[in-house]
Amino acid sequence: MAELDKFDYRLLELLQENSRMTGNELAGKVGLSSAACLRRVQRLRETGVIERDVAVVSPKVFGKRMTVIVLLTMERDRPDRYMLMREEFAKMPEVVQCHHVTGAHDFVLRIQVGDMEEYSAFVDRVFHEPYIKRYESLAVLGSLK
Amino acid sequence: MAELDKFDYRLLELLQENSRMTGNELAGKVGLSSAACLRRVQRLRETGVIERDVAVVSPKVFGKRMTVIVLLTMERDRPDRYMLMREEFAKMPEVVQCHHVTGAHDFVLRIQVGDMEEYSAFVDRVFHEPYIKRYESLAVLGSLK
DNA sequence: GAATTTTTGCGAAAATCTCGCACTAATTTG
DNA sequence: CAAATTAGTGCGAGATTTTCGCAAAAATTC
Repeated sequence: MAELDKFDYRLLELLQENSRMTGNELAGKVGLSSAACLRRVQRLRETGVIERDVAVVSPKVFGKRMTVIVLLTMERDRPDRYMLMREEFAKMPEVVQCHHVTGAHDFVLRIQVGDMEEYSAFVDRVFHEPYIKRYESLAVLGSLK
Repeated sequence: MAELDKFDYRLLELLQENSRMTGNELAGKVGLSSAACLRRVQRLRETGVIERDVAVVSPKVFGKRMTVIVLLTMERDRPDRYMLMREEFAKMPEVVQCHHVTGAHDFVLRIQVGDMEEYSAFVDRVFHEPYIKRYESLAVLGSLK
């Protein structure tokens, strides 16, 4: 993809906020015609600048009421496990996000489950492995954004 | 909102993956007519089950290359600060996510910045406050999802 | 099991997006 | 620095998609 100009950045800003804006709405805020906006957005999608569009579903209503952040530390002698772990995590529906980080911990996970019981089962199933040294669970009381 | 049935759940599943699916595409996967699907989706939006639709922009191309997770601990004697902090965080573009958690820390933040310099400036500006006791920065090496 | 309410599919109308075209602005080339 | 090329624009027609009214079917209530 070539360079992004100020129009592209403005469009990205707007679409990150609300991807259902129409061409006319975009035009009004960006200062280009509807067609020009949509053409640019189309290009942003084709070139991968916009990776995808997703609906943000309220976890409350959806039934996944509980969010837990987990700080995961692995045994130092098993770096080969990292890639495997990541692939495993990617498959688990409870794992909404997974960051591989520097510092005292190795992974930061965001977990969505229905309740404590479900979380407990998840922990038993996933974290009680020999190559996992330690995990710290932080229950989320409330979130922004 | 009343109860969600299996059709609603299927629609949510699909739209969480790709919110740009047309009525016909949804119909094919869900087993209802295009109109019925779109009506249901419309209702899911109106009732807040679908909170919003967003474009996922590649952080690389967008120029925000660096993600940092911050574990924030506040002074125990300033619980009044919590709400204020949350509101402040909500306004900061660098703060992509903010969770208020239990445990040794109070907040887990996800920060998106261009580079270390920008992050450093952010830290200076935001975290050097008397009511912030401690912060731990975890640079993200890689992420899934 | 009849009455009521909700949801469906169909299809027309409205809204939105896509694309060709002629034109303008910006960039490259000689 | 002007000519030539390229990239991007607005307009508007055509295609696609969504919205909505309606009658029928399904589900719920009494």
